[in-house]
Amino acid sequence: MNNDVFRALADPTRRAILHLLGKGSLTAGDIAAQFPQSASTISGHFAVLMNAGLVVQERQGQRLVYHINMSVVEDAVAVLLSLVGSTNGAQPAEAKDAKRNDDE
Amino acid sequence: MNNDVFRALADPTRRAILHLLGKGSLTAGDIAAQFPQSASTISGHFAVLMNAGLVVQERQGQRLVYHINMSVVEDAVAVLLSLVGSTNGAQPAEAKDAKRNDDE
DNA sequence: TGTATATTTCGGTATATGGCGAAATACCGA
DNA sequence: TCGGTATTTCGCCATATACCGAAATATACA
Repeated sequence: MNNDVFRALADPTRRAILHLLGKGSLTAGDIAAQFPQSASTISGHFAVLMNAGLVVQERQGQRLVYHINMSVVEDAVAVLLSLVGSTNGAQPAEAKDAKRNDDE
Repeated sequence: MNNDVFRALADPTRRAILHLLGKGSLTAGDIAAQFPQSASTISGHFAVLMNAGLVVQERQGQRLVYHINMSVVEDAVAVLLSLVGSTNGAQPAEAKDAKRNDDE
């Protein structure tokens, strides 16, 4: 389900990986080199991203090249927009400047 | 940060809550009534959604009415789109019909 | 075939998460 | 102020997740 997609997107390292791949495909090693975690940990993140369909891997000799699968990201966007979809502006006055612990 | 937003979105129950709120604001009780989990569990989900800024609560007498905060959902959409942003179509041939364990 | 390189898989650990019921809190109406 | 309704907060437990280093696998090349 697309639940796997949202779960995959929940981790900041995985979003960072997607961000890199959004700029161009890269090998597992090149990606891993940009993060403080061990290669095995990053490999685990690849597995989650693959399982969600967010990335695709392609072997090039000794190395594995990862590519982003844009359509799946776009599907997630569509789901989010559909949440908001049915117009409901009925926010109370306080909602304008509502407490956004968000930025912590 | 917006990490809280993506984590909040990772849970299917919370997305379902947002889906309901997208159609109109509801009281905590009315929402809880639509899920199999206990009221306290659903309340926990509200706390996560609030902390992410995805919803806002307003007291109306004995009850708490929850409202969706559309702008935060839209911010998340923007982040996702920015991941894909920088055009990179360089998918290998196999990517077309790539294995999407997604739909399990 | 044997060695080096790239990457994943495995086993383990610590922490986070989602679930529950019971108790606490907030508000209403008598 | 007291009892009732609505909702959250508080332990508590089970499972999931992120992380690591070591071992296994895959490919290249001499």
